[in-house]
Amino acid sequence: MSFQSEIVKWYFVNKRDLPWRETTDPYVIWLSEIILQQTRVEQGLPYFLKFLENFPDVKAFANASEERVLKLWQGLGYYSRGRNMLYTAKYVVDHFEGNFPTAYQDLLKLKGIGGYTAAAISSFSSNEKQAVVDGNVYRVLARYFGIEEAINSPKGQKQFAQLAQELIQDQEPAIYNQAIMEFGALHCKPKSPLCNQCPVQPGCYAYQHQKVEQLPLKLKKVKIRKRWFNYFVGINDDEILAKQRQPGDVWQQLYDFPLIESEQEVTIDDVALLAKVHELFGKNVELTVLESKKHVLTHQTIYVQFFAIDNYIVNFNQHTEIKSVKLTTFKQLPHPKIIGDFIEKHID
DNA sequence: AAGACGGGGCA
DNA sequence: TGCCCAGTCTT
Repeated sequence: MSFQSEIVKWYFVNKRDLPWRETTDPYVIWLSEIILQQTRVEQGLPYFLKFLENFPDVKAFANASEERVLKLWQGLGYYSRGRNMLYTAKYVVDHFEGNFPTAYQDLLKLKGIGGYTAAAISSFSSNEKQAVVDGNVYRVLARYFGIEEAINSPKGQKQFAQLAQELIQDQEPAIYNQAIMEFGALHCKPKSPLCNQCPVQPGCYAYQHQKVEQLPLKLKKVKIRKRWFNYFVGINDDEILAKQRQPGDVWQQLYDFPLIESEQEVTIDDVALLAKVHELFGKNVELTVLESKKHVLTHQTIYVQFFAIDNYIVNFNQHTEIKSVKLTTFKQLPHPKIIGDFIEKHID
């Protein structure tokens, strides 16, 4: 039996029941695929259900505010996915009369949809013969076929894409695509793959050559930047100082607090810090340390300190990025995870 | 071609 | 810790 047949056979026995597998609605599939980009099924599932409930169709999505979308997205990360979805929902309403496209070439033009997602939506919704190549597929193919080209080099990506497309030729696209991804996720896992009970073990290059742990090959990891964020929490009556994060940095468009970033860890009596604090909040401001935390992201580690401030004055004309908003309003805004956690813990 | 972009789970 | 996750966009 062929590699593909074995994978499909395995799939029918072992597949999970996942809600987006019950539909061919391209809008619903789009929702699931964007949410699942770089995201585990277990992490994305509750968000998928929440989004579908709030936005049952693409028109409902298109009518949402960016703030509402980002609030629903809060905690999931890679927030540009949410912003791009809103843009694309509007685009589909305006240019496709609200009918979400199913053709690979049409999908590829939409913001937030790349090769993987276009292949996924087109194959799942209309059975178009486009092979998905995600992290799971890279791993399965690299191991089984013994491909030593790096999965993140242009050359490697081309090679994997071509092989994947050859393999899907005589298959049912929707089922085969689901099958190979599911096989990678549950069986041919990154760590501790289940080789001893693998249906394609006899033909597996990596297994036969003891290279399971080495494949797939991935080039260089990026250096992780260290940053120090000093946040100032100012509450006066029922209002709080809020700041919206700007483009060009992490968490853009989300709301946090007035922030002084430093080049290293600072204490409450640091002269340089105090100078900036006085400039922002006036000479009479009083500081109290509330909490310190380490926030680890893929590309940077952020050491976060929260200070409470009292007796402060803010020149809102000079610092236009800072606003004073009602506490109830503030809580409804979208926040980075670490800010959302802080609010839940410290602000009633 | 390389970096940026979140957050969580696992060994 | 380091690596990976149903990747895409920007520089």
